[in-house]
Amino acid sequence: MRLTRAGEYGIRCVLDLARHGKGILVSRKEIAVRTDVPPHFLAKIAQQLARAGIIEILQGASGGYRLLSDPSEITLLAVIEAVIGEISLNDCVGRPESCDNSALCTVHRVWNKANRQLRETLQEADFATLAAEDACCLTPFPKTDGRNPPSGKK
Amino acid sequence: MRLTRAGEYGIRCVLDLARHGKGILVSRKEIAVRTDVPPHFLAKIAQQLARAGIIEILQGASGGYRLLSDPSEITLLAVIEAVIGEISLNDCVGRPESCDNSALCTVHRVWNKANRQLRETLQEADFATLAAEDACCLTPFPKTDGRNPPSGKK
DNA sequence: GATATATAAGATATATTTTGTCTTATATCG
DNA sequence: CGATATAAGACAAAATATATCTTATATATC
Ligand code: SF4
Ligand code: SF4
Repeated sequence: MRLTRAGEYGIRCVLDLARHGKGILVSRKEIAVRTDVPPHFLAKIAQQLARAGIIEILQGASGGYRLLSDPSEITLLAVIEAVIGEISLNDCVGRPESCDNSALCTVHRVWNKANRQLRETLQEADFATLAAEDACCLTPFPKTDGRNPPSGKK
Repeated sequence: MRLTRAGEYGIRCVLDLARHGKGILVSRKEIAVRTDVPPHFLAKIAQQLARAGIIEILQGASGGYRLLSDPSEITLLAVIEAVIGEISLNDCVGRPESCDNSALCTVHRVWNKANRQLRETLQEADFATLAAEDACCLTPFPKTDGRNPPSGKK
């Protein structure tokens, strides 16, 4: 009952991008170093974020990732579920047919409620708010005027 | 982000015992069949429930398990955590020292809140209530007058 | 006490998931 | 074209979860 590493990494990645702002291109390597995520693992996670429409991936010599939406419109829930799939605290929450008893089961109802609550809480957290204060990155993001990516600095 | 099978099985076991009532002895085999849990796996789970003080295990020819408390005093949370350990939605919730940034991290605070909420919801569910209606067991518990265990019937 | 039965305890095996790396291909810049 | 960065997916390693098996111990009954 724990977020996977991949999920955590996905959050770090989006948070790093959110600090730069919507549309600002940041190289994978730069993100990987700053958030302490293995670069190739980040690549895989980024692809899931891209498929979910959260980021855009640019290939080529000066490629990288960038946010497609304003950080205020991206929720923690969206990022997590883009990476690890829809949250389901018990098997029978996501797949009621996996247990013959789910229609009658009182425990099942508790799980449904808990699951709904959890997803709501994660949905209330947007990345503009999360990025506003010091947060998440192991190596703190260097202060800039917020408009220019600290491009050269790898 | 999902309850383990062992956790689910633990719940089923306690629910089955709760239907019989506090102090009523039920054999492991009987519970295993009724709840569709591999008997040896159930044994291991039961040992954890016993260590947590939820059930008592009786050895010997007519041994089995029985609840130590009234079902109304046993919460879903207690049973789950007896089996899978304290719930911690992200690594840094249970072990803040696992991430250097947890003191400042805004994401960390969201996880803490979500974790607290989840545990509260699971704590509000007691087994007297859960067992009151049809629930959880794959093979419905046979109706009796509630005082005598359906002993012979294996 | 002997025997049968049921669980204890822990070793072991299997399966699944997670995590991370590596290789080859492709896109872009200069 | 050559250098560089990511894409995509195969592959490998590690961790975890699930299940079973074996030997030991406790209890009831005879
Ligand atoms: S970065 Fe924040 S959310 Fe992620 S592990 Fe560290 S404290 Fe927890
Ligand atoms: S018994 Fe109830 S809680 Fe358990 S898996 Fe089935 S529906 Fe879900």
